[in-house]
Amino acid sequence: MAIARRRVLIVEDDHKTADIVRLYLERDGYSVTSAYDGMAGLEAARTEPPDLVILDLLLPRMNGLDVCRRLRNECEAPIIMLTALSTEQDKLAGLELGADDYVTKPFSPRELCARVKAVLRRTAEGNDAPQPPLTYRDLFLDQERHAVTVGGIAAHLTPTEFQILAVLLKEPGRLFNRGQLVERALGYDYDGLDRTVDVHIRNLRRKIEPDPDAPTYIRTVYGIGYKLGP
Amino acid sequence: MAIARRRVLIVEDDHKTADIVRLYLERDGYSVTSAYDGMAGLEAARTEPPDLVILDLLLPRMNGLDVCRRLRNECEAPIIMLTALSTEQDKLAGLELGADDYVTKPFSPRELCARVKAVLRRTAEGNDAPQPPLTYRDLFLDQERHAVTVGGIAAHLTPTEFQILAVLLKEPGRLFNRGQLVERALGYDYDGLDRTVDVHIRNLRRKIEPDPDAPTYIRTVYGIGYKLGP
DNA sequence: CTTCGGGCTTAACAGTTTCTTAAGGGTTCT
DNA sequence: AGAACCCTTAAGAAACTGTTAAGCCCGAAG
Repeated sequence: MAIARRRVLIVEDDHKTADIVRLYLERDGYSVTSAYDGMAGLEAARTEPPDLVILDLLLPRMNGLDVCRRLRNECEAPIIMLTALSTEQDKLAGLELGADDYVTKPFSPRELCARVKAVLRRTAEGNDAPQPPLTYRDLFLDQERHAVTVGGIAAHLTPTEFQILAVLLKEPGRLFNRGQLVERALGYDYDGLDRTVDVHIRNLRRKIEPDPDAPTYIRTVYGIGYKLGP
Repeated sequence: MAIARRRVLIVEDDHKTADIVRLYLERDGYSVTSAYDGMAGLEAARTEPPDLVILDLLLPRMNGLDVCRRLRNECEAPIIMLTALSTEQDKLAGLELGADDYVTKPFSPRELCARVKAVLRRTAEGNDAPQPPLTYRDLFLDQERHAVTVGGIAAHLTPTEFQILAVLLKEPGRLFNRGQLVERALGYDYDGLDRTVDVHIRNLRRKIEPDPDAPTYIRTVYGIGYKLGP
């Protein structure tokens, strides 16, 4: 699994429209949540922070612009406005509130998908801060180069192993239970067993521990999970 | 030593739009000056030479195209045209006068920021001292001549192959996923499949790898993307 | 105007790597 | 000792890449 699927939240009172959009987005590999009024939209954004929000302007129970404003305060996700209104006024109002793009109805689902993709790419590119390599004792992990060495010797890790090690390495000594590891390394929408982590840990140990039977880097904490170091 | 902040000049008669743009650009770390008509724009460009100009086409006191023409004569700064007009005609007129990019209203501020960034990146490369050729081991790539040699032997690359290789060569060892490669080599508004990169990589390997079946220059990182060298 | 050719994109398939699952055996805790 | 938990293994499932070839677009040539 390369990268966790992006989560898109649709806030749109017309179920039919919402369903069509969902269909297209899911076909493009996104994980989609729908909300059918403004309040529900905010609610959903809180419980499951999305990577992007598609927001209808005309909503029951709370105006789209208000939702937009509050979303802006509460989460980082970019917003694509969706509406039948199409005057310059409305567009400006939306953009001013921080919408990242604006699509007027009727729209083509494919166009919307294209915009979703474009917006996500733009915002992803924004945070290209150089990530410093992580180290712990003899362990060295460079996220930018996707390279791991143990005492100077390169180790070939699979994507999942790499992710898990990175998570542990970011907070040496911190204890993670399996759920936390799964969520951070495999993505929030992973739907497998926690126990899978065990296998990855084992494979990791085989690759980075001098003696996999007496691990010194990745410790097991009985009944809880794993941590790096003492 | 911190690099001086880039200076952006906005020439736009609608204060509201200008303010929004300023907001976003400043958040991205630019130093922003606003001018609200053509004359003022030229004035500002003279007193405080900007690194980039965002120029509305419809302006009081002097047409945007005229401003563009005169700016071109007086300073080096690249220009991004901003306008409600969107016919192919207008676009061509703008680009012919030396605009470096063209955004039609209504536009998303984030998109504009992305374009600003892209244009600055492009021109920073073009304007500065003659760009040193890129090399890695036996690879030699001259961006000005658009020439590539491997161990002294010329390789005939297509434009896309050339771009991809250049991107990789600028940061040897750094891992790029397909999206990043697409964005840097084909442009951020590309709307095709990421997997197209695979084909280009394959063609590249066929041209520059001694043994394309055991690549030594362009490495595949399973589940993520590609990188140059170890 | 038509044809030709290069280059880009897409789709499909095969081959490979990686992930997940389940089960048995070992270990730790109470 | 009993119960809960962890490790190991191996096989099937899933995901990913390499490769090929066909179609499309565009500009150049006839």
